[in-house]
Amino acid sequence: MTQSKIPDIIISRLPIYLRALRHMQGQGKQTTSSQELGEWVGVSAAQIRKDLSQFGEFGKQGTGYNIAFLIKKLNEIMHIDRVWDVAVVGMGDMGHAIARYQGFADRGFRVAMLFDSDPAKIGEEIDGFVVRDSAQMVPAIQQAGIRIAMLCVPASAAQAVANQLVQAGVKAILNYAPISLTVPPGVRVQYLDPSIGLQRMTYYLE
Amino acid sequence: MTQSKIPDIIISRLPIYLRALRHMQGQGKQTTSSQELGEWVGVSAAQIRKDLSQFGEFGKQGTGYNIAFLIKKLNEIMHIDRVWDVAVVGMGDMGHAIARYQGFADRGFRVAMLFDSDPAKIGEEIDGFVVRDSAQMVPAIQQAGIRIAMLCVPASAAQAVANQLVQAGVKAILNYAPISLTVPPGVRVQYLDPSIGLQRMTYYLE
DNA sequence: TAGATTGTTAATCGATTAACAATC
DNA sequence: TAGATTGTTAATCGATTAACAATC
Repeated sequence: MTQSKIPDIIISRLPIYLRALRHMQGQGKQTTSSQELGEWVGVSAAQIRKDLSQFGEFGKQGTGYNIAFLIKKLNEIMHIDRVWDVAVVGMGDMGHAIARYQGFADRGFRVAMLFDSDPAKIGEEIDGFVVRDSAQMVPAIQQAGIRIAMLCVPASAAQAVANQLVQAGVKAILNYAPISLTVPPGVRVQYLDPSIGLQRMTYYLE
Repeated sequence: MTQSKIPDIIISRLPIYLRALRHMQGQGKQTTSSQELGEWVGVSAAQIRKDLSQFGEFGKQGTGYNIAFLIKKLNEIMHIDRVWDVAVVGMGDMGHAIARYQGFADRGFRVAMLFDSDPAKIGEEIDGFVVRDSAQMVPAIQQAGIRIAMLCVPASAAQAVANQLVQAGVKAILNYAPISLTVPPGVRVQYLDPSIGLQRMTYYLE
């Protein structure tokens, strides 16, 4: 066995490291250390080194990490050394904002299909893409081989749509709907419910 | 010492439990068990019981938890047995969507102020609120006593705006900008960068 | 009552940190 | 070289799970 299972919690930190590294690169820096990177992202230097060491030896004693090289390696590790097509379902305000979001382009993703079930929205053009009828969603996603979807429908519809996405072959769902989804093994969900984010902080406010 | 420090990781799960309980309540259920709730949210029954036991004894042997009662208790624990005013900064597509989002109303939050620095947006009315000039943000938030903000500005402006928010007395920031923020102790940040969410899943896709 | 389920304890498991030899 | 910083090991710390007496 050449590679034992990497803990999920380590995987979940890698995108944060990558984001920080690209920020540093944007500032013209060539090199960083586990110390500096850790301070930037709020993680101990030891943890940075431990996390990265799961995948190889990317640094040099005495000098630290070459930023461009580490970015390249992290892109490969996280499988974003390519462009993933993403389908967006639900063209309400949030779906709209996501469809027009400019931040995906240089981070490994491309919004490739938009869906809604509302006849008033079907056919609408958003950022060069025409909103398609959800009724054609499953075959369309299947045929395009899309594996990632962003779910922006109301909570009441979210589980049913998620089921369809799974049926269409989607393996990763970014869920904006305020509801826990049940999906089969092998399908991943990340949650972005803004109320949950807020409620995680109010405990600490008097 | 009557109450030792509750781990952050437990606090972070409570909103998920609450959301599931409200879902069950909406389905007309009166009672649930740690088993059932755990299955719904993807957490072990033992963990549900352990988490809740940090705050009191809310269940009954043999019958489980009264849903309405547990919801009430969780609301109190999480300090959302009130309505928190929230300021939204940055009225791009995302800020717009957030300002118009209907999901905060019954979850303890109210969007109370909107800000942007773009003259083209200042004065615009969104959902009954007029977009104010960011230049007046610090005194306005201070005077209103707002403690929670949602940050929807571009990454390049996010840290500077966060500094202003801190200066204005904000203690909790929900950050949509794709950048790690540095804030003083006592200020909390939750991150909702969609690319991070997607990148946390691509590792598992071949 | 009998069955179900809690709250809690102890055991296990996993993640983080501290420390340091290796080495650039 | 001397100073800095890595990758890794062992120790510590914390979180999760299993099990069960208590009891509704």
